[in-house]
Amino acid sequence: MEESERIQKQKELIEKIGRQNEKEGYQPVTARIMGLLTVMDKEEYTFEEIVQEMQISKSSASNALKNLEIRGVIEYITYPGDRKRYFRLASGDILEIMDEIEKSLQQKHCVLKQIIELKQNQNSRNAVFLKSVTEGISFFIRHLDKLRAEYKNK
Amino acid sequence: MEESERIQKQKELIEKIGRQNEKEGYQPVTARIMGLLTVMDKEEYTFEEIVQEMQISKSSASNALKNLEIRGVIEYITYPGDRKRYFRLASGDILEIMDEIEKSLQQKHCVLKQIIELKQNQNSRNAVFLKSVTEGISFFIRHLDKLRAEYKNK
DNA sequence: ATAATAGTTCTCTTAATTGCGAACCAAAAA
DNA sequence: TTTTTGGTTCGCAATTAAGAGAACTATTAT
Repeated sequence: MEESERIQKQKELIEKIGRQNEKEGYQPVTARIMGLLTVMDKEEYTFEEIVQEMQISKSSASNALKNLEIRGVIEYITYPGDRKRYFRLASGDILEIMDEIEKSLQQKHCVLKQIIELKQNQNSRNAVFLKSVTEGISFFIRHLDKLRAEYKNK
Repeated sequence: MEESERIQKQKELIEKIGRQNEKEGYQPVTARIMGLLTVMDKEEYTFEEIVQEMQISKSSASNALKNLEIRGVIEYITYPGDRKRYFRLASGDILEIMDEIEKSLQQKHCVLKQIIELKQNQNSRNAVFLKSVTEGISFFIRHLDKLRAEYKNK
């Protein structure tokens, strides 16, 4: 693949990742900055470079970067004798990501239990269905722990 | 628990589920209809009943219900000699839900592979990190199949 | 044939979100 | 002390999305 073609494809991926992340609740500019910091060969951008690269205002950049940092998606580092911040992707590991998944499952499990508890007829169609889903989630969570252990010593 | 208190708690749950589903990309009214059809003791609502119950316009109801049906969240049934549709929660089983999860993971996996492929330096910080995530996802998908089998004959 | 029922579609308004620009602030440099 | 650099914050403008209402359609009942 030619150099220029590769760069072109990277830019397209930024856009694609941008749209994907918008669906996960990030706003357009924020989602695309995530893409930038993920796909480009340059992996550390200063505030000003991001403003330039994305053609956005300083305020948009400021807000987007703050948001991404709070969410733990990116981080910044500084170099001695240089006041600028260098933003880059935060590299949390997979075990942390699994924790996130488990937490969100726990939450769903909890809500489902509440719904079932409030059902008048415990044998109604929905009650039965929701119970089976709840059970399935429990099963999954139990095995997630095992999976995690297995992955760790691999 | 008293009857009235139980009903009250159900209404609150609808609201809670509504907010939760909004985060998954559903719009307010749509998310709350999901809640209604999930938590209430009455588990089949006609179009008109939903309009009444939720205090929304017919157009909102129509669009929301269409959306939920397309996404496979709800379904409707009819009774002979009755032109009305009776909407209720669709009871897909847990194995289908697992399929959904797997599909979305496959998608993420695919995008990650594309990003890595386009990296100039395969040993850069991000390339290495993204490879580890990709590997983690692969690992997970492989074990999902096993899990599914295990769940099936349980 | 006409009227009523059960919903759909289209257009418009309102409300919410997004991002910009200008003013501002703190730290470092001149 | 003043200026420059590297951002942040605030208020506004533009865009986008959500939902309402009215007109419309298809099926059934009269």
